Amino acid sequence: MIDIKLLREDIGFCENNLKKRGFCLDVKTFEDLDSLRKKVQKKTEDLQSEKNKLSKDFGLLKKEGKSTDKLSKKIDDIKNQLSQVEKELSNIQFKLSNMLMEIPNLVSDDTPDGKDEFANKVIREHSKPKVLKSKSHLELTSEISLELGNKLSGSRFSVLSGSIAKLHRTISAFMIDEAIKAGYKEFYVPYIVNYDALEGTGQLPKFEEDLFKLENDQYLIPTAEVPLTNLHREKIISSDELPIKMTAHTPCFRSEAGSYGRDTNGLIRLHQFDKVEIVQIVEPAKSDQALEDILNHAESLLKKLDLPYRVVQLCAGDLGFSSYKTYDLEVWMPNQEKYREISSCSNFLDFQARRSKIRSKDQNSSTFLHTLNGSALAVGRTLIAIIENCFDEKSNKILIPECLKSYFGDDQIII
RNA sequence: GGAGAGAUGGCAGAGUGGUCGAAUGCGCUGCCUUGGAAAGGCAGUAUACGGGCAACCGUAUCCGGGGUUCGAAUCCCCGUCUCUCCGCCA
Repeated sequence: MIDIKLLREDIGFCENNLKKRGFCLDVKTFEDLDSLRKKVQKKTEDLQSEKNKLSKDFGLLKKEGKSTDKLSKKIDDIKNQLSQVEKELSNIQFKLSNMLMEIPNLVSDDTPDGKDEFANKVIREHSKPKVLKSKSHLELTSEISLELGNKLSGSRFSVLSGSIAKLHRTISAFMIDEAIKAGYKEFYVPYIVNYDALEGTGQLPKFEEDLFKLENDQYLIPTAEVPLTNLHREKIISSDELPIKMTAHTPCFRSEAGSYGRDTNGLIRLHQFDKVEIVQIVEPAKSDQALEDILNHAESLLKKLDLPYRVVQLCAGDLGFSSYKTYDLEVWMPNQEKYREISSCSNFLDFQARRSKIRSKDQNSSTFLHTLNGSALAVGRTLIAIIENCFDEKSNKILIPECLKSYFGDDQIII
C-alpha cells in the first residue's frame, strides 16, 4: 500500500499520479476519515490513560483498606464512555485500512500515459520473425488436447501428451536452471496460500474474483510471486542478506473471470499454466537497476531460445494494481500474427513490502525494502511460441532450439 | 482421526492478578580500560500509532479473537499453529 504519511502530506500529488492509471482517489473521504480518526484516537487514548491511572489508585486504596466506592463510580463512568469511543475508533480504522488497501501503487514518472494496452510503448524489437504466419499450435500437433482438458475439468484446461508434454517439462527445467545460474535460489513452495499472503502481494482484497478460492480462506496461487515474496513477510532482513533473489517453478491458477470468449483457441489463456518466476528483494536505492536485471534475465531466455520478441513498457492504464513500473516481453505468435505477452517484469517499490512488513533495519530506523518480480518465463506460452516459430514446413518437424536439445534429448519433433 | 503438552522481546528463557514492556543469560551498539586486542567494567538495545520544534509524553501489543475483573502475559471460552504419543498414509 501507499505510505499513509505521503497521503497526509501531499494528497494532491497522489491524486494526480493515480489519475494517470485511471484511479480516482477520494480525497475528501480520506481526509475526513483520517482527521476523524485522529480525533477519536486521541479521545480514546486519553480515556484509557485516565482509566489506567484510576485503576492504580484503586489498587492502592484497596491495599490501605480504604473505601473505593467513589472511585468505582468514576471508573464505571469512564468505562462506559470508553466502550463507545472504542467501538467508533475501530469502525473508523476498519474503514480507513480498507480504503488504503484498495488504493493502487503510484506510477513511475517514465511510465507512458494511456488507458489500455494500445498505449503501451515499444522499447525495442529484438529480431524480426522468421515465420510470419503459421498454423496454430493446435493444428500443428495432436499432442495438445483441449477436449481432454474439458473432459477432466472444464473449459480452459488442457492435456499435453508425448513429445509435447516432454518439451513442456524440458522448457521449465531449462528456465529454472538458467535462473539458478543467474544467482536466484530455487524454492519449492505451496500452491495453496492463505489470505494474508495474497493481501501482502496485493491480489487481495480487491481481486478475489480472479482467484480460485478453497475452504478456510485459502486460495490457489495465481503466480509464484505470492509464495516467494511472502517467504519474507514480517521479517527484518539485515543488509548483508540483500539482494534476495528467489525463483520457483509452479503452476499458476487463475479464474479468468471476465475474459469469456477471449483467447479461447489453444494454450494462450488457461485456468492452469506453468511459470518460472523470479523475485528480488532489494534496498530501495537499487530497485531501478534490479528491474533492468530482471528484464535482462527474461530477455536472455528468449534470446537463447531464438524466439522473436519485443520489449514494451506498460502505460499507466495497463499497469497492475501493485506495480510502479512494468516491462512486458512479447513473443511473436505466428498463428495470431501478433506479439503476445510471455513475461511481465515489475518494480513494486515498497508497496508490497509495506503490506507484508518486509523491512530492513539500519541504526534505529527500519525501512521497507523494495520487491520486484518477473516471469522467466510463462512455460505454456513459450511452448506455443516454439511450436509455431520453430516449425519447419518442408520437413514437417518442430526443430528444437539449440539450448533445449540436451534437456530434450533430441533435436526435433516429427509431426 | 484420537490423547496430551505448549506458543513470552533478535535468540534462549523466567514470570499464575497490580509498580510487568516484562527478570536473567546470549547477541548487538556505545563508552571506559589497553600500545593494540582479548578479558573485564559501565550504559544502552522491541514494534506500531498519536501528541510535541525538541527533550519527552501518551496508547496499544506477551500466537489471534472474545470474556471475567477497578486492574490480565497471568483466570475463563473459542480459534490458529507447533511438538509428543497412538492410528492411517506417498
